[in-house]
Amino acid sequence: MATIKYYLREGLLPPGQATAPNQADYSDVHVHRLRLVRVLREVGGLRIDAIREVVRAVEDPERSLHEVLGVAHRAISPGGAACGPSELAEVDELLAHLGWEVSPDAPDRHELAGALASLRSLGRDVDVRTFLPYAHAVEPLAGGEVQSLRADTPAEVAVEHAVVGTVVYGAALAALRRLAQEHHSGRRHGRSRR
Amino acid sequence: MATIKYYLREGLLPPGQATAPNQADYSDVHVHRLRLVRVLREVGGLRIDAIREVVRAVEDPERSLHEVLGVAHRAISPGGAACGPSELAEVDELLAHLGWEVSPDAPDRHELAGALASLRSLGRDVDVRTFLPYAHAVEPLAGGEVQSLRADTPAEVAVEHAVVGTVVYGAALAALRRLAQEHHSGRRHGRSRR
DNA sequence: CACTAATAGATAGCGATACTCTCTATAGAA
DNA sequence: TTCTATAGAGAGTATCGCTATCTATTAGTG
Repeated sequence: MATIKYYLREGLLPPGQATAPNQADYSDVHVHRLRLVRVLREVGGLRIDAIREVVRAVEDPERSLHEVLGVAHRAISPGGAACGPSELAEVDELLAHLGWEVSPDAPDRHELAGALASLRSLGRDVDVRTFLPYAHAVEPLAGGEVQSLRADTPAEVAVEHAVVGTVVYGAALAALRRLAQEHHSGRRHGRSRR
Repeated sequence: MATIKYYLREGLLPPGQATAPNQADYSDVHVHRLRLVRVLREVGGLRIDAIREVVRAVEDPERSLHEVLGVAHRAISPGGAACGPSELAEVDELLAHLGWEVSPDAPDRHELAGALASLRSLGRDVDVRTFLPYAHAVEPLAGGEVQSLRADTPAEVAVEHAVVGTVVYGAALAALRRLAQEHHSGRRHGRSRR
């Protein structure tokens, strides 16, 4: 309840239709928006200002689906790890090899380069090509997700669909990977010490 | 610098070999550990107390590889979203269908069920089977990662390998998926408004 | 119509987290 | 000797995401 007021103040929820100085009507659009905010916060772990960016984009009818997806990606990408210019070049090389065309200011390029740099800083001699199987694994998934965004659906619906898909299926994918790891790990290293 | 002192205080780094009341020697083991902590923090986004759990597990020679992986999973899983018992049952059904055997207290079961519940709270009529392609996509990746953990390597090396792999490749996978999304999105919805 | 409980809107406060700064005593360098 | 640097410990700080309080008004109940 106090949280809802806070969200209203922060511009995550649109103000209700004011019927009196101390009364406002909230439709089911509002409660849906609240659910969206909660999902982005709890499942996606997005920060309040990132969520604000996302809902602004969702509300803006002038934005293309592609642009809104970019906003969502920017909001999700933590962008924590530093990377040298060489790693970034290697990532671009990988993307070129895959034939993936992405915006030059996509934060995920840095994210991926940061992962590469991190592995190397810990003494691992990894090539960018180590990521190839990962790229091939997610490519059809991403393709399917984008394909499911039919252009003939109402703008707001499609845009929310894109954002939610990115965030929620991302969380699901990460969880599934860890579950698969645990399954395989249990089979291999199950009861044995070391 | 001040951060290193803080990490020492928090038990993320082992104290240096004290040579005098105001002097201590730090070996390359220490700087490697520091790099590990920074990677877990920046790339993995782990919290300080979660990192402490992880390094404790890494240091403990009594832990099996499988156990340490469990600690890492517990540290990573945000565990934010709530899920009803029905979603959890559906997730278990999915895991049974896949033949994946995981610990009953694996937090990722709840994570996945939370994703499912979130989609439904936003009005989507999704079945657990929606996640099947995702499971099939990550299964070989997770298998490869676990397989790369040779049991004949020194304990500390293997254990760190497991933790770093889970965290860093997880970040890389998420970034790659978003890059793939952007690529596909650009092809389909590129310049068109809506 | 009176009275109670609730609500909008605004402001201030709180608890957790991850640092960052200061202080003191001592040690190595010039 | 003097100047700078460091270990160790404690207090202080910035940010984030709420949460509690306060005031004016108003809907609902008897």
